[in-house]
Amino acid sequence: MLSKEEYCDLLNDAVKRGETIIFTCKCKVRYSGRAEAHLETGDRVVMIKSDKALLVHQPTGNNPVNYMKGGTQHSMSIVDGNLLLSSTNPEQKDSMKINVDHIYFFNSYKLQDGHTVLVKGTEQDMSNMLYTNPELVEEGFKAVSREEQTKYGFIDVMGIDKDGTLTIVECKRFKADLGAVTQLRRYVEKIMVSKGITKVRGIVAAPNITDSAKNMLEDWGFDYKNISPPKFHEEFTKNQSTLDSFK
Amino acid sequence: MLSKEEYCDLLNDAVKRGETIIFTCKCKVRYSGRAEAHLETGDRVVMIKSDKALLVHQPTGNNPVNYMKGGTQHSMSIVDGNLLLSSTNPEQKDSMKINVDHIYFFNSYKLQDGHTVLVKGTEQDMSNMLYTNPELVEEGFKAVSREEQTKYGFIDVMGIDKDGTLTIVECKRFKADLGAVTQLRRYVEKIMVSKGITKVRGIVAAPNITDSAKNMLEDWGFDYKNISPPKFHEEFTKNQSTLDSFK
DNA sequence: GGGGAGAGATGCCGC
DNA sequence: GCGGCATTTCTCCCC
Repeated sequence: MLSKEEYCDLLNDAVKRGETIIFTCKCKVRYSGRAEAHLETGDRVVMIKSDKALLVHQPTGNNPVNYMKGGTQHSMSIVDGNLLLSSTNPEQKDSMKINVDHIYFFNSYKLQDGHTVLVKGTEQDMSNMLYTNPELVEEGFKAVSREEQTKYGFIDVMGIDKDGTLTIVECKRFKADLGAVTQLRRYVEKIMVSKGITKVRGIVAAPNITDSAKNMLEDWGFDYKNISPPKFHEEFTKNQSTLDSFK
Repeated sequence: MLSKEEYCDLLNDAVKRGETIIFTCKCKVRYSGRAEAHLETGDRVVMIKSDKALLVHQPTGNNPVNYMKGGTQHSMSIVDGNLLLSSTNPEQKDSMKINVDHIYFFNSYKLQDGHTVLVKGTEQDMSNMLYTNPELVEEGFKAVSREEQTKYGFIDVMGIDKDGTLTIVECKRFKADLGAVTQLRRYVEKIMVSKGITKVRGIVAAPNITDSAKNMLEDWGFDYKNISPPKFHEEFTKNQSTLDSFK
């Protein structure tokens, strides 16, 4: 059990050394910046990373309940006899104050990590798949470009259908919603104007679509094609099959 | 320094007791489910919360590099002489495996937190502000409804302008983009059809707007009104003024 | 549970 | 830096 002064030194020194700091505590949190946030007293996990990002986690939930971005300045001090972690980020124009009632445990360690995560099965993987295998979109479809950055937006796949009509494909990796349709509509409208043609087809490619999105698609004469991104639930399905075989 | 067997017992027992578990380690991570993710060996912070959510954090960055949602089953075991944390969530149809090379520190504690965070300055606060003070939108504007859930969408503020024209206001708390304009456009179109009227005004209210969104607004005959949500950077500005007065 | 939309969204990439 | 957009988005709210 350390004294409050010792906790101040521990934390401030660890921050200076660029260590990753973790402590669990009973605390109260206030945030002010892009909004105002108040969190009354309770048990939380507080983490200060080596890039000076600050995370406050409750005992449940995926996301931090409060946070500051990297590049924040942190200082722990004793105010009115209690521990106060004061954090400020001039760039973000925000600040946080954590009143700490009690620290359950405290640890800091210099962590080294040079790797970035590699994710497969993204929307980009999906548009690449359709570009490489245009027959998946529809028979006779020929892909012309993929992931094209135009000034009207970011077109996933563009190509020519079997009748020679310019066709824009908007991919969604899960469920297409109204936003997907308005996105497609924007591209089709802009391409018609910029190329001076009156007929451009639009296709939403996704494993699923909401009813209202389907309705809006039909209102606008667009098509829906049921296509899943690669690798979707692949491992789980494989393992389930394996497990099932033991039943 | 504990043995691998002891770490297995520590973790599995802590999971059973619903404690919040935190350890830092050198590890390799694989995730399979809504996508496939691979992360090569490095130092990370691993957290298992009392709701059985799993977070893997790198020493930098706001977000977890890998995660599983609450309700996941966790089990640490020794495979080929090495620690393996195996996590599966049947509902989400996903799984994660963390190969642990070395544990730097391990801690678990029963955390209690009954509070939820209170945030002020949201888009809803903004639409409430405009509803209560309709003159902020424009002189002579009368608000009729706010936060109205219609079958055509979720309209922030609806009212009548000084000429008696039905007017829809779409609020954005930061910067309005193309999506904000297409949203407004959808509401205006649907209201025109449902009410059988040809003139409905649309206004985007935000502290900022992108150039292309401004262009699209003008193309569609909509208006932009520069309004900030309440509490935006309020505390920081106040403190800056205080600090400035000492210069 | 599905659908729609906000979030203190974050993060990535391209211009 | 801005802009457009995906995200293993997450979360809330309403139907």
